[in-house]
Amino acid sequence: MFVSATILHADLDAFYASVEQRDDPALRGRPVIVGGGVVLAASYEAKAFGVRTAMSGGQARRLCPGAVVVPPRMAAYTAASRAVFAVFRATTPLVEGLSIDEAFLDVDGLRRAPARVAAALRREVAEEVGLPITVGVARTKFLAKVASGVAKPDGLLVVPPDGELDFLRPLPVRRLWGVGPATAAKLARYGVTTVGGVADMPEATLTALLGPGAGRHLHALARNRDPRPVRTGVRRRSMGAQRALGRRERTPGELDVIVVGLADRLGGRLRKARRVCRTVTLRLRFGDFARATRSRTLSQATADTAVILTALRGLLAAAAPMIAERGLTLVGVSLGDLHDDRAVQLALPFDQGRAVDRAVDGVRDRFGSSAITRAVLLGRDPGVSMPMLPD
DNA sequence: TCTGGGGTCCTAGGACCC
DNA sequence: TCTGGGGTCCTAGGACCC
Repeated sequence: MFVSATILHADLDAFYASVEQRDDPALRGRPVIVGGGVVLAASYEAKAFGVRTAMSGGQARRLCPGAVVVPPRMAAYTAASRAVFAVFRATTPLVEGLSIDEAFLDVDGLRRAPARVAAALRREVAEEVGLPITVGVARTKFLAKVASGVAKPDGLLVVPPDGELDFLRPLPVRRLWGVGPATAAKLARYGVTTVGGVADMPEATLTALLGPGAGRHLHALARNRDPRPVRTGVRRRSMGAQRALGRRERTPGELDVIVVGLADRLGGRLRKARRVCRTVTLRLRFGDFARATRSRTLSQATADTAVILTALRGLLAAAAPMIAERGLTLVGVSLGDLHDDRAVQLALPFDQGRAVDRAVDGVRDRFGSSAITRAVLLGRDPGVSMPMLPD
């Protein structure tokens, strides 16, 4: 089936660093690094010296001694992001945000040449928000994203429908969405380094190598099959916070204080977002960089800091021997299985399976397919718990 | 490259239920 | 009573992305 769609992938260039250069003219044209301990963002002037995101601050300064290092101003980046997304939404209502600085836009219904829409979008972001942005244009999400990556910085690239395979096949496998260092190494052992090489592998070989999910996904992308539509209204599925501890030993008391702080922060964010969580996860990283997670699913979703903290303390106590033995360097908390806090409980007789099905269908009809997050039988208790969105 | 902080999705085994 | 198949949930880990 031929799917007609024109998708833009809009991606702000060196986002945090560009905001800093916009707000302080003295930084323009100079190498700028955001974040001291670790590089959160580097301007293109700094990237020219080899500075990269996630690099340690010390190494970045060695590579580029002339760089100006500035502390992050998250509030400024959040405000800039909101302004940019407002420009996106003025272009089309079909906007799917991927992160603070990038989004897909479906501009198929606009009846204007996509290249002109993309050029106008870049101009408006520059004029109204004062930031450079790169836009990739293609028939599918994947091609649009690859196109923006190739066109960076401050660029625009259109992949015409009749030039897709020529564009795609010579690209290195790392350009495929979902191929990181581990997958690239596995493919290299088969002598496969390009997207075309992946496309020429039988799907069965790929799934045997990478598992059914990743195998099918890569096979489809490499053969230029990407039917995923631009989706609006995607909600976050988890919320987390973490803190690096460095090498210094922490007493159990100090560790508890840190965990209390993380739980408090997350509880506040959860309530502000009007969400509740059901799974609490403790993340640990040790001296040898090994990681471990310990999680606990609650019987009832909550946004109560005290409940979250109790679960965390239980997980922490269970992990205490591991921590004592290996030395903790990072502790994190993740709250998952998020629901809307207005979810209600609907009680139905225990043996009325069909009634439950009908009730679920009814709610989906009225509120959309995402309204029902979970429907469970409550053990011997004659009832059904069915969180849903009332309006 | 010696390491942040925020996320997403997939896999696999065991428990449990019908 | 035994056996099997199918499904969901929970937990832990892994890979990947910005």
